[in-house]
Amino acid sequence: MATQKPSYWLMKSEPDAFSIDDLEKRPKQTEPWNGVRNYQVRNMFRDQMKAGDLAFFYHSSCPEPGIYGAMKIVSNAYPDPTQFDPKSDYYDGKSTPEDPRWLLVDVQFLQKFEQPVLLSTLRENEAKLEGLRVLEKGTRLSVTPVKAEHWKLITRLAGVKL
DNA sequence: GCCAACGTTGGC
DNA sequence: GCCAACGTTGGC
Repeated sequence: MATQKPSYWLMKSEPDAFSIDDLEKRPKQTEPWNGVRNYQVRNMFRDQMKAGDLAFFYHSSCPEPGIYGAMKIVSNAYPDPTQFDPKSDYYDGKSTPEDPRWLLVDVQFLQKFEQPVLLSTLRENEAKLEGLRVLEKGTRLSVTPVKAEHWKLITRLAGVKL
């Protein structure tokens, strides 16, 4: 069986709603990344993301947006249960268990960076980070792919090795 | 709070 | 299938 190389990702969350500190405190430090209601991200979950991949945890809509840590994808994509829960903010009455519209993956805390890599720092390095989706104008996707060389550079900026 | 950018919805 | 209107994202 061939060992598959991990892919790398960047996943955004508003820290007021769910932060890397929240993830660290979860049982088994694991959490279903629910609430994604965007077809492009749904398709990435379904077609590209695999258990064993690694992801940056990005805090958005906060005083200092940036990458605050790293996590591991610990499941393949499966239906997001919140879409079937009428009490959930993420309820989608047009989705059925027989034909679920929205997927999620489980993520596990790896580490919080002592030195977060802020958006401003990413911008300072944009020559080397050309093509990093989160730097591109108008990219609002909550999940974006990260190239291996960009992953490496960003972890170096954070002072860690992953 | 503003607003640019983008996604989704729905009338036609 | 077009496209205007509307909603959301997210930096500032």
